[in-house]
Amino acid sequence: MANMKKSEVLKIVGQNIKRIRLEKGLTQVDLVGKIEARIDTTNISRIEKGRTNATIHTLFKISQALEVPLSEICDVHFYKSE
Amino acid sequence: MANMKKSEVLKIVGQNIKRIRLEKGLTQVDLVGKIEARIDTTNISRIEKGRTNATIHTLFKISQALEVPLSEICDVHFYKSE
DNA sequence: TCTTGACTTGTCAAATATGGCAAATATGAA
DNA sequence: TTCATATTTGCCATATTTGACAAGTCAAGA
Repeated sequence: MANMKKSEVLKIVGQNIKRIRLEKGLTQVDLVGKIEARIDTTNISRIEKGRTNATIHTLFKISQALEVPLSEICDVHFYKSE
Repeated sequence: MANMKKSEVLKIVGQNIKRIRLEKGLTQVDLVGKIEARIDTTNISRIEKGRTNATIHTLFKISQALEVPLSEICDVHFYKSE
């Protein structure tokens, strides 16, 4: 997909996080409770909604709390130039 | 890996990018030339060296230019809590 | 209705990513 | 060495993420 908009990428990543979180039966509060570093539900919510362009380290912390590889959160399907 | 430091994650992501870029026979200048949005080698260098905690959208743009899935760039092996 | 829990949104300050340019530092070839 | 190319680094200004807290929304029950 040649021109995937920024907002689309962020939305897909956010949906991935939310989907995995729900599959694990976790609330946002549960999730932040599992993260060692400080993060609160404000940011989880913004990331899940695709309103924020999170840094890789923040996503990594989330992936650790969800016990999945970072690459699973970053599974954005359309990467080809055409 | 319980406590992977921020700097380690950034380094691995940066190494992934550099490795893929070299496999494709691209210089940093080639790479930025393939990116539609504005990016210059300053940032590529900083990201490849792990000196900057890039946002997911920046990494996505790089993955598009490299013609690999974002998840390949984000392949950080240690994700388990233990 | 009222309450509770889960999530969203607004605002703020501090930290930092980004883009841009210039200079410094490799690296390799002639 | 000299030259050219590639990469790294420093600095600056701007934009945005992040963390924090408060307030608002929403749904499900009692």
